[in-house]
Amino acid sequence: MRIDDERAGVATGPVGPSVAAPRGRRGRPAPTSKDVARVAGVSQSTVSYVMSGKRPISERTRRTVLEAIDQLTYEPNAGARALAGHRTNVVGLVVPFHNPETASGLMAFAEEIAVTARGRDYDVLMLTAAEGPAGLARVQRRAMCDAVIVMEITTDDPRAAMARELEMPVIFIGMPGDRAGLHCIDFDFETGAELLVDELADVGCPEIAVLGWSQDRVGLGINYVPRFRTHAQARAADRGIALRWIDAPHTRAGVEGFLDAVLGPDGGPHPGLLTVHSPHDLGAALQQRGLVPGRDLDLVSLCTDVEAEGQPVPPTAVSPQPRDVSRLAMSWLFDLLEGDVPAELRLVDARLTRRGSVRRAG
Amino acid sequence: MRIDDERAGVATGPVGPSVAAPRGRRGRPAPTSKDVARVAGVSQSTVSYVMSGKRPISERTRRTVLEAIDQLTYEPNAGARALAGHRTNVVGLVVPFHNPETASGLMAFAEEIAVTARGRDYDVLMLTAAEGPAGLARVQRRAMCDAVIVMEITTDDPRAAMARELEMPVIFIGMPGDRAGLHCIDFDFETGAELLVDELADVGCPEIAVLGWSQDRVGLGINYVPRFRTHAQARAADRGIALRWIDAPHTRAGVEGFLDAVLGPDGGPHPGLLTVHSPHDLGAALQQRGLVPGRDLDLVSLCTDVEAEGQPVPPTAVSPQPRDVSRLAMSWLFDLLEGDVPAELRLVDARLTRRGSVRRAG
DNA sequence: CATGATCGTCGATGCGTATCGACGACGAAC
DNA sequence: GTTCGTCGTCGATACGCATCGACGATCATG
Repeated sequence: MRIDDERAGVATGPVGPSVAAPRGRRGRPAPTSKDVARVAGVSQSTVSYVMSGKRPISERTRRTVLEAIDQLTYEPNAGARALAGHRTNVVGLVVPFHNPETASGLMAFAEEIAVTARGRDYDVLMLTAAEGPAGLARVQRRAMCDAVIVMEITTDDPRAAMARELEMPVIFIGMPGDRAGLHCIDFDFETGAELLVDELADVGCPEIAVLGWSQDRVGLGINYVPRFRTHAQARAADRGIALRWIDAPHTRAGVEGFLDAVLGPDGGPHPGLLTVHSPHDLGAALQQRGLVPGRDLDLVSLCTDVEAEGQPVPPTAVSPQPRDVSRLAMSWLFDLLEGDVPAELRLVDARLTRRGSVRRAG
Repeated sequence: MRIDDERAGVATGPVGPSVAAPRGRRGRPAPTSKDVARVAGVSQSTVSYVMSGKRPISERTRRTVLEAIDQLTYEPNAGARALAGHRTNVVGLVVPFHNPETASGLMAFAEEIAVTARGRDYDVLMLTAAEGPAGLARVQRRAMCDAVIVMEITTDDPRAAMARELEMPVIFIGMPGDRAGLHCIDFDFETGAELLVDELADVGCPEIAVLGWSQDRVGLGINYVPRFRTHAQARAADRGIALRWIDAPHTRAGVEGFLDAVLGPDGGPHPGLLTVHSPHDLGAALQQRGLVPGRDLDLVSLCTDVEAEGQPVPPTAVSPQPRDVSRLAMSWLFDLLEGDVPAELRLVDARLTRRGSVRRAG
């Protein structure tokens, strides 16, 4: 009663408690579940049960409470909820900020994760890879999130051991050498490598030249680098064709060096080209030499569909599907939050999309 | 006593409470400040005061407590801290996920913000621009962060009105049309435009051709787009030279169209070129036409130093300084968290770096 | 009409920390 | 040897929510 009167005394703006905000600069504090209970004429616990649905509530009470929530634009306090409920509704995302090359790929991952999270009323805490394993321990001990997603796993990743110790679900995008006890999800780079090699082998390329990753990147020990390479080489051997692998940055200078090294004499046959990034600079360098993929030589690439279709000559390619991988990671994560799911490796299927950069019969 | 005995009974691993974890899968719950107090032989409040320094503590007690903290690897529970202390030690970052073009720039912003935040024991909550103004209201009411940084502000940004209502500090990177009452920080695109135009005018270019932003981007209403353009045009007018502005994507097709439109006849004088992104594809297109910036024509660019130096012919450029802007934003943000600071606009100085893509005398 | 059983709601308690008031110890001033 | 002030510490409380046990009401069953 008294409080309702005070409430009425607040002349402007939406209804809300009228006591001064503790640290507010110009407003009233956010309404609490107690405020909602008062407005709805029920107890605070009833408000809580309406929101969680963990006990039966009559339709009439339910509606009254929901109306009060709506009227006050009530939102539960995150800290209090975490403290009492032992869950934060936050997932941590460890972002590898080094290497600006893959920035656009990372953004695709991050966006998909953020959007999927919001779809289930989760938020995303952005952690940097620079904190290493200690960062994982920290968010756990501080109870800042319910689960973590870690990207850009190296073969000998120190975070693997930490992940095994943690009491919260951890999902690795990528995989370390020893993945026992870990939940890993990754793109099927093995099959991707085979599809790309096959595509070139099928049209009779006598030789394949691969423009691989830059030395920096190889040095980081990212797991999929050797995985892709090993399988590409094995498949080429199976098909009985030579494969030349050259690691170089995909910059203008890098691709020129690569082409100088692998292109045959003018008029002679060229090897089939395979690039592990979008053939952006490579395409330009080829164009300058008067060579058009699909006409003068064969080119395939490991790059996203967006990247491929942005090229003057869109390459036949295998996409590492960043969005599919994130989506799958999140759906797995939510399963983990609801109950134990055995640790395993999940691979996202590799598929090849033909775009005419390879000279196929017919 | 009894509890200490239980503690001693835990045979393996670091010392910690031995009761079962509420949701733990295999471990003990994180130690609390009470545990620390018990180990140090002081009260819980003393532990709190040691950590915050808000009351004098004797050196002896201080050390005992710090040792206990260390021994238990104690970290304060974030939810409880937020609930009791009315501060979360989290800053929200609203990331504009659309447009993959600027992904690498965004990553630079985000990384700098994350690193700076961690330097003061803050974390970063990643919010998507898709939530719009409601997202800001949400994190405020849920008390999920102490302040927010919003990127990619449009001239008519609906988040401006919301920011004025919020009780927590909001920093805009960029600025809306009406910035009354808002804390805005931005790069000085106006001066940047003038520097670039001057550089071309100084070497006697009779005309300037600008490769602007893609239509998509212009349509978004990002504030710096018209700001840059207006000032470039005004400066050119002041200098008495013609300026031709063409908006097009900086793809291969886009730059070809641009060059077709603006390049003079072979052998004739070429206009000075100004690009608002790194001249990546433009450089390739020029090279193909046998034109080298700094030899056959003059080229300046609005792009980061990293982008510039990755080019075959690094362009003389003005960098929008993403890292400086983020760093400044964070330092301002921390000031705001400690006390009121008047709303204003802060501009990061524009500077031109010469790299030889302009034919200067001498 | 007595007896359970189920449904819907309430009051009380705990989560882990920050903070306030209180209080003992100790030194300085008288 | 009192008295006052400061320093260092403690106990108690509040923060906002989730959850547990209890309890009155309603309804079907015997």
